[in-house]
Amino acid sequence: MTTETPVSRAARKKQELRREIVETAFDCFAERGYHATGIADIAARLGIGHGTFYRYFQNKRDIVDHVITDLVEKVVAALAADNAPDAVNSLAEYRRQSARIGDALARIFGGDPRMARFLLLEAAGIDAEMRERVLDFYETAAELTAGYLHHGVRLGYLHEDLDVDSTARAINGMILASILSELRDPSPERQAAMSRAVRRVMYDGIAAPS
Amino acid sequence: MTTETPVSRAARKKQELRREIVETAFDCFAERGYHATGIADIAARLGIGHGTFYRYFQNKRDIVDHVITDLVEKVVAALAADNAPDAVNSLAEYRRQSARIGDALARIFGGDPRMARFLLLEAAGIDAEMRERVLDFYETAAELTAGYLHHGVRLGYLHEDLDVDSTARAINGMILASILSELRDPSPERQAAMSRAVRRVMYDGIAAPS
Amino acid sequence: MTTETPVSRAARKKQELRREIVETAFDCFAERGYHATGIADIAARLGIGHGTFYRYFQNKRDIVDHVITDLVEKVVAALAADNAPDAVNSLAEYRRQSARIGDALARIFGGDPRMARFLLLEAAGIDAEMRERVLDFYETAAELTAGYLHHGVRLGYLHEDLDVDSTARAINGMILASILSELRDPSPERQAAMSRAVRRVMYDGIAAPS
Amino acid sequence: MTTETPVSRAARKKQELRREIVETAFDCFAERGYHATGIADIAARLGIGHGTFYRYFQNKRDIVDHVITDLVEKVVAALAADNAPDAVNSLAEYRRQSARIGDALARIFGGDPRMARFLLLEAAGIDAEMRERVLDFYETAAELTAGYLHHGVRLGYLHEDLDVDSTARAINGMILASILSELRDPSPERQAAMSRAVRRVMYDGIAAPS
DNA sequence: GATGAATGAGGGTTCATTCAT
DNA sequence: TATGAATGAACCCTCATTCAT
Repeated sequence: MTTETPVSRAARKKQELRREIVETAFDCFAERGYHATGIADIAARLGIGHGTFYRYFQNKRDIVDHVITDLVEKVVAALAADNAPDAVNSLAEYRRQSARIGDALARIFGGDPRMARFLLLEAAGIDAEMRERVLDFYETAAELTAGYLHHGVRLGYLHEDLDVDSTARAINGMILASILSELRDPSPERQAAMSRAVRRVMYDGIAAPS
Repeated sequence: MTTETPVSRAARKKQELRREIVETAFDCFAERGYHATGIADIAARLGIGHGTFYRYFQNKRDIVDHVITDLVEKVVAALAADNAPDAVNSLAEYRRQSARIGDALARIFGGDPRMARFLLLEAAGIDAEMRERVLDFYETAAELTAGYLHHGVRLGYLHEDLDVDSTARAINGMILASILSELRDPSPERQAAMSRAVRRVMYDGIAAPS
Repeated sequence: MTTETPVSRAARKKQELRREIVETAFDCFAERGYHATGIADIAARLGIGHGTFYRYFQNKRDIVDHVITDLVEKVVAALAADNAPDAVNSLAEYRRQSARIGDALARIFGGDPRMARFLLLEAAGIDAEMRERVLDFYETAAELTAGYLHHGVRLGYLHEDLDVDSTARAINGMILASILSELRDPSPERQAAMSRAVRRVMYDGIAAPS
Repeated sequence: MTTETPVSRAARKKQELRREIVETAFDCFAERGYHATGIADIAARLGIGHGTFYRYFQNKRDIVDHVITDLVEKVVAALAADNAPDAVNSLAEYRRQSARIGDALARIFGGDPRMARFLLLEAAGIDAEMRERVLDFYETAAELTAGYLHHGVRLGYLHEDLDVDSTARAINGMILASILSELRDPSPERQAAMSRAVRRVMYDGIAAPS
């Protein structure tokens, strides 16, 4: 028997449209690029007047900020789910966890190549501020990864003298390379191969056993 | 006593201006971004009429292609110099070679952060075609790196069952991360730390010795 | 024990809001100008929905007409009060009366410089129709002044061959100049000086006694 | 045998178009008002592309500033011509001079009623800055008139205790009234009557000889 | 009656490109 | 060959007005 006041219903509808605009804007930006997309394109695809757009977002620059926020949140949420750094007690468990994380990333970025294209390739070219946001994102990701490494060092299953911060960046670089490679060859085989290679390098390096 | 016909002198001058335009275009693109840069800006900075620009390049899109070509060539040239894959015969030599390559990259990208900013962050956002060119560049770089790995596998100082292609991408990802991290913190210390971390992961991985 | 039907009470409230809208519209127009003021600004300042505005006035153009009507009425009312043209019987009395009228004008326009700004400077620029209304206002004022002059001529304390109509306009021009000068320098001293100068020119002219 | 370099010819043509744009802008503003006039209207009437407009003026606000400057200059030039304040030595000469000035004003404003309409009625409503410019113009005019009065006081043909500054404003107010009255009734008779009335008030006042 | 969400006409402005000189 | 004046497509954004709730 959940009743709803007319006011809250209207508010909900407003939120819904807001979300739809963000999603449609992402669609447009991903398809034709930020600069080639007009506000009118977004509005037309949604079937709303383009003046309506401006009731929900300040201007074109505003919407792309929200699109990016959305994407970053999705990525971070997917990574954080069931993957607490301190839920791991051994190298074997860490291997399993990193495989899970790799799967999650594959699911997110593999499921919609437009995400990687826009977040990792397009966005930084929008303007200087957005470039910094993208670099911020990399920074955040590095801190996340560093958390895992730190835990491993403390528990002794990772090199005790690991430069946690720099190594985290290096590992994230490999993950980035995976995602980028997927843009060219989205086949599951290639993805599996990349994933294996990354983990192999990550844990054991490339040097042959002496 | 090398003389030059007036014709060839004029041709040389034309080539010179062409090059100057490419360089100045890069300056502008790197400073304000591709979309925020007008043809008039480039021409004004060069002190030429902006109509003249169109005598050297088809259109705005044309010039950025040449700028990218220029940058890619510079990077590839710097990497190839004195670093033939088959000049190495042992892991120790490879370590030294990869250190040299790292230094070369640091010199190129560290010397002018605009290069990394434009080639790695801005360019892919220009349009779909340019995005593919950037991905091509990554691909070429992967092939380059794969050459080194292949040689190492053949000579036995790298894991014999290495997935050369995927591993090359992974390693390049770490290099990419190095360069990106430099954009945020260009201090030599951070760069040295990143370089060390990359090579450590690359050769030995992060796992503690069992 | 005056009772009021609900109907008339509602009607009275409507009239009250109507008046408030006109006043608030004047506030906005005077502060930011007609063109820079949006209906939403007026409504927001009143704390009503901007749709409500259209239940009281046809459109934006409609409200400014009412604002002007309001202002003109205020000015005319202030001038007419206790200043009947035929209440005067001599030059001395006319001098006193014109001083009183000057004071009344000073009170109205000096009390709120926005009135002069809007009615005398802004309004005529709104559109052709409003320009004519402003000129109508000047015309009405000229007729008013002419009434006083006519009376003076008839009673003999003003030049018998006075071109009443044209002279009325000329005098009103001096008054207009007074009000405009107040916009730049609202000090009482300047106003008093202007008032004295106007009356001196008006009665005696500037020529030195021969 | 005046030859002209191609450069200077082009420069002259540019100046010419610049002037034409100012004139056409004035035409449009005077006919339909500043706010109702679009840049496209001005360009279309001139038969040029509307982008061309922006090669000559920064923006819409810029052009109206030039239009006003133009008008003010025309008025000031017409007033200053052959009417130096110190060229007068007696009241009779001053009367003749002020008649000449009146004629000059009549020629300027009477010749093109749009000038008065735009400068005196429209302009001040454009925005706060323009309003101040119009008030500046009145101020300048007051100083001009004050110069004449000052001279008359010094030579003794005007009241020795004249408040020169305030009186100048008052007189200018009468002139303003003349010009405004012309907008409603442009007949030469009315203008002549106004002119006579102004001068009569100015020199002798309205009071009957005691 | 009151509201404010939706609308789209309209206008200012930019800038890549052309072409006559 | 170099130039820069001219052009107009394109686009962002505002805001008066309507109308369903």
